[in-house]
Amino acid sequence: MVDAQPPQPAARRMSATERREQIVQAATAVFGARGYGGTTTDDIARAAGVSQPYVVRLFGTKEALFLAALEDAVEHLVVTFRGVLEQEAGTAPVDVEQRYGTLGEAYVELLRVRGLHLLLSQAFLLGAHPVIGAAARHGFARIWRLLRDEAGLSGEEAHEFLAHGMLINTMLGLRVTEDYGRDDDMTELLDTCFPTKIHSVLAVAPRVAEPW
Amino acid sequence: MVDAQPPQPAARRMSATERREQIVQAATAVFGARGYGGTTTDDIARAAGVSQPYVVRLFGTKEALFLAALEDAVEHLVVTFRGVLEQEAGTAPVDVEQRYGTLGEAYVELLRVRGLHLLLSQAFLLGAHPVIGAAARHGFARIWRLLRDEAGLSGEEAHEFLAHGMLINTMLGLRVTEDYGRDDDMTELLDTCFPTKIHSVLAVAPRVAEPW
DNA sequence: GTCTATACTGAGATAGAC
DNA sequence: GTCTATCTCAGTATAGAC
Repeated sequence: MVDAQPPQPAARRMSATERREQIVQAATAVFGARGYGGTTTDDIARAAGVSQPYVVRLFGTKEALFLAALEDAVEHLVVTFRGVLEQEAGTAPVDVEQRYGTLGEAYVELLRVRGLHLLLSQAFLLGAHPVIGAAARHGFARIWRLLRDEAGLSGEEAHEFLAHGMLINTMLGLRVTEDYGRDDDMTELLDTCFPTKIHSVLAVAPRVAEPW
Repeated sequence: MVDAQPPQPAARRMSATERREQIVQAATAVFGARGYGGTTTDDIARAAGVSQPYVVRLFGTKEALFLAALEDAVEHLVVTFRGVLEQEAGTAPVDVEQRYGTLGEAYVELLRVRGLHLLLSQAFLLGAHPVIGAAARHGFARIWRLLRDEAGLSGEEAHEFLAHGMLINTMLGLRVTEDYGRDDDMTELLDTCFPTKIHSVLAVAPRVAEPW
């Protein structure tokens, strides 16, 4: 019998804020992949490289941690979209159709933030939860308003935009990216969903350390 | 102090098949509302009016029960869509655009099956799960093929159809239906999502016995 | 066909040391 | 700022009676 595990290489001491960010990132990835109920504070602790009691210590409860991750994801999305809009405001005038496209690209680029899309979708399915549900509706409403008021999309356009976004999230959640090139149906579907960006999507397709 | 609970009105004895169906229905509603990890076999047992050990007895494991509910939901959807297609095949010829609309209406009608849409969405987010993930991809592929091969939609059309379906599911998951008429943004969004069917949607909007 | 009692495990949270 | 040890309850699953 060998000793269980040599003490981890003593993860560097950080400021509480740094750690919080790190843990929120881990939480986003894991909650996104397994859902709220399917995720353990210990899973997240591991993914962040800290002890389980410590993540509870920093956030109080698992629920509070989820809310923090949700807030963070929505904020990240909003900031990114605003960045796109401001940048366009600076250059030559663009029509709405074009802006719609740029926002879509930004949405795909956000795949680099591990778990962001899936965390949002997970939250959006939890509307019946007394606390998370309210936060999720609020976050969704922020996005809807951003599209309407700041991006200047019509109701119809915003509706279309969201619909495609939700289908993208579904593809990600299903992990059909793993079937690309192997299953003909799913390959076709992915090509239709991401006519131009398919390869960059595949490159950053979500993946989280296993063990269920 | 009164006695805890008078023995339930001795729920009638049923055939195993009847019970299975009843439990699958309950499972669909509860899993749909709380997700796989957030649902207890006991929640389902209660919703079905039987004891917790009995649902385990009938299905073996919680996972098996989820798979049964998923199977059932996909089957239900497929059968319903086929019904629509066959019915149209019998009458005057219809163009694809019209069929697209009929399928959409059928999808909304399926709201009467409590939890069906949400159970599917929950499953679709669990692609990383070794067992459920595979089943979810398989179910989704069935639907995609149905739209392409049996309904005769083009890749683009099927893509659009699914996108709108996923947004509908998101609205249901968020329970924004509860905000209809109270929150202006959400009211507008719902009106855009369900231009004609909004009231029938509200009438059968998902709702499951609370306690989280 | 269905229940009660219960064994067992996993996971959120707390106490307190370093 | 971060860990180890641990309490405690909830939840799946089993045994066995009716």
